[in-house]
Amino acid sequence: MPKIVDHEQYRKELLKKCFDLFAEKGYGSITMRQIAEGLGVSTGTLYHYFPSKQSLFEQLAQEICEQDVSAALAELEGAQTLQEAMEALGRYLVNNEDYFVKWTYIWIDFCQHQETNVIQNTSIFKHTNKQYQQAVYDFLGVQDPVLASFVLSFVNGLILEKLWGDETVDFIEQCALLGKMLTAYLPQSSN
Amino acid sequence: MPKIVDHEQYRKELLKKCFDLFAEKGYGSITMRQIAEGLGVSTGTLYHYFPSKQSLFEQLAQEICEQDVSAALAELEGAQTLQEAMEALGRYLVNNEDYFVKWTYIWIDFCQHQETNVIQNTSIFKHTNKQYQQAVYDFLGVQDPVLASFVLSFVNGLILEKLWGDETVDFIEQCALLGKMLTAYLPQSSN
Amino acid sequence: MPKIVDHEQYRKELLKKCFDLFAEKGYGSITMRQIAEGLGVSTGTLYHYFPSKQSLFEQLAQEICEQDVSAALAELEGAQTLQEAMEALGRYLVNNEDYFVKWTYIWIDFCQHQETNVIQNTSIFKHTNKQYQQAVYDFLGVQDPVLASFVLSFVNGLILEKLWGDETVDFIEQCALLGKMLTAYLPQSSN
Amino acid sequence: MPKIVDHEQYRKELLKKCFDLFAEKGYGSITMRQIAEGLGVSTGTLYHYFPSKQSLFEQLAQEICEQDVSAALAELEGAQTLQEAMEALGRYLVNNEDYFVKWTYIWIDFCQHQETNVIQNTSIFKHTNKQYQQAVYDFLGVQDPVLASFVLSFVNGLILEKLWGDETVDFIEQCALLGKMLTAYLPQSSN
DNA sequence: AATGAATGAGCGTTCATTCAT
DNA sequence: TATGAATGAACGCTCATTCAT
Repeated sequence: MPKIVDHEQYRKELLKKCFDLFAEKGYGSITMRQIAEGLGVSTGTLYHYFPSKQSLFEQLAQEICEQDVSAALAELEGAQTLQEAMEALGRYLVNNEDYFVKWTYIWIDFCQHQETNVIQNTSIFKHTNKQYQQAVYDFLGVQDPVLASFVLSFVNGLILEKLWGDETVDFIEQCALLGKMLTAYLPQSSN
Repeated sequence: MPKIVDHEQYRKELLKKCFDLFAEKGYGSITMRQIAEGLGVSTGTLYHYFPSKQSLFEQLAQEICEQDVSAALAELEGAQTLQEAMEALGRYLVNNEDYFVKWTYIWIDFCQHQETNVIQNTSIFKHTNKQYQQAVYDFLGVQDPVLASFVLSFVNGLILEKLWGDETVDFIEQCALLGKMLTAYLPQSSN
Repeated sequence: MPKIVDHEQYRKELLKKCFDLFAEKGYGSITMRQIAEGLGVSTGTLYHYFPSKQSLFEQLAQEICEQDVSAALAELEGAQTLQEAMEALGRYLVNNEDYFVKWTYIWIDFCQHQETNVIQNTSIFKHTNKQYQQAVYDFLGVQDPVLASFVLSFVNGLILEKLWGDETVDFIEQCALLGKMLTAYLPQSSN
Repeated sequence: MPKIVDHEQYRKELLKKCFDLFAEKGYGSITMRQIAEGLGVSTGTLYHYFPSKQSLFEQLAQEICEQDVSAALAELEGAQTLQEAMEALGRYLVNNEDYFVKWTYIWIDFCQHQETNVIQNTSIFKHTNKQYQQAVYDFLGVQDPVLASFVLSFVNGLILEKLWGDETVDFIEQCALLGKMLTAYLPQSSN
């Protein structure tokens, strides 16, 4: 089945290149023509590999999410204390600020273009959400889902501030503060 | 004598009705025709009161922000301790969840439709941002801008989770947790 | 009939102010709202005095044409020779260049907005055309309609060049040349 | 392989058909929908070949001007005297009266729809203007720019008269008169 | 597999005109 | 007489998608 291998491989190549294209203009604003042009193919070819703009995005989201989670966990492991872990998280966010802001931007933009009540039903949405949550559980080493949600919300909120153009927010400072608060709240914890 | 219409008053009435219309579909997806239809007027009349879709939104944002801030501060005052304040915040968020989610949705959507570098320059954006920040300062009764940003990010992150359709996040639980963490972190504080 | 007098008088006042308004933007581009605003009245009032945009223009054209012709003849009379008359014409055109260019602009613009086959039937059009032609006859003191058409075409052509933004055309130079050519062609003539 | 269409060739075909469409209604009055309909394509297809209405016109103007100039010079060459040349010009104008009137009509209409101060800067305008002027120089065989402007203004004025619906102007008569005047004014000239 | 020409409903916006007051 | 709110068809233009080649 050499044909299929080529097809799949080419599809993934195209997918990777799509991230920056979406990031430049957002899901809603970039046109399929522009994506095709950016990929160096025709619109016909683009539709040969992806049945619709929405499907293209969902496949991209799947791909991104998988890479994201494993990369983050790899980079963040090794911290001995919660404080250290939070500081590592801060550095990680700062180092990849552009990436996270872009991705959050694209993701929100995609959501805007779905019917509100459809979001939850979209399998891609449920799926990636779970993956991110699981990653936070792993990172914290804590089973508490409330705490996990807390951290996830906090991180998303931080990125949202940046997305809104608030330059005064400092990821490192904020994560350090979170570390102190967590340490004060969970004195026994040593991650 | 023109038709008996108080231009300003009617404009504000239309503005109020616009909130739900924007909330239903988002800034980018709703059309001026749909807004006009929802208001029960013609597109011509809509443009008689508002020079453009963007201006309509900005006027709405201004109006909403002013109501928001004063309403929130009124409802949240009276807490004796940080923990109580956070519990009040949680209840306030729950009680107005729909409203906050909608408004955050609309607001983000509007931002997506601006040129990224234009957002910060837009006076409406700067203005409302400052108003919200000041409100958080007042609420916390703390001068620490890092702490204030922390709380603001956290709240925005919570709303964002809801916007994404995550039903597992519980505002009350989350705010209570924030209260405990703040109390642990600031043991001297009694707000 | 005091009412009618007031009405007529006010109508003429409005009419006069309209020239500059049309000249600023052209017949096709200026809106009735803008005209009303420029006149300091409401659109309703504007329509009270003029049944339509086209009618407003036609009344203006009538008014302008009458003023034009008498003013021009008054200013140009007194020349002893054809050469002198042409030099006077050149100075007259230069002195009123803005006015003629504007008026030609408005007039052409109005024609564009009529159905082509309607132009000739429009009484206003026929009427003003004849008035201008008669003025040229009077000015040249020559019965030759071919010569009269020649001069009229030439003058209109000059103004058209200016309208197109050709700064290299010099009315005085051109009229002097016309004078020399006419003198050479009609050696016996002394106007 | 795409559909069998030579993009450039088809574009030029569409362009040619556009002349009559513009001529029927003028630049400002014809709509892109009407042009598309007249061409037998959808608006989408029209925009596939031309990025905007203005660009469509400018491309048409370029094309027309080039054809015009070479055709005119070819037809007018061979006259032995100025008088003959002018008579040839008269016949040429008569033979193509419809065409010149239409083209002048379209061209003026286009100018009305540009900002006045933009006209001169528009490269298409400068370019075609120069081409027409050079053609007049060649035709007259005279270096005198004043004389050249004279003839150009006169011809434009003639066409303008026709555009205004003045049926009494006779191109042949007028050009013959111009020939006589030129001959009287430049007795030594034999073209 | 790959192309790009073609579609057409729909966008934000405009404006001459009408009419209730 | 005078007002200005109200209309709605029409404008230039866009873009996800289809399909003949």
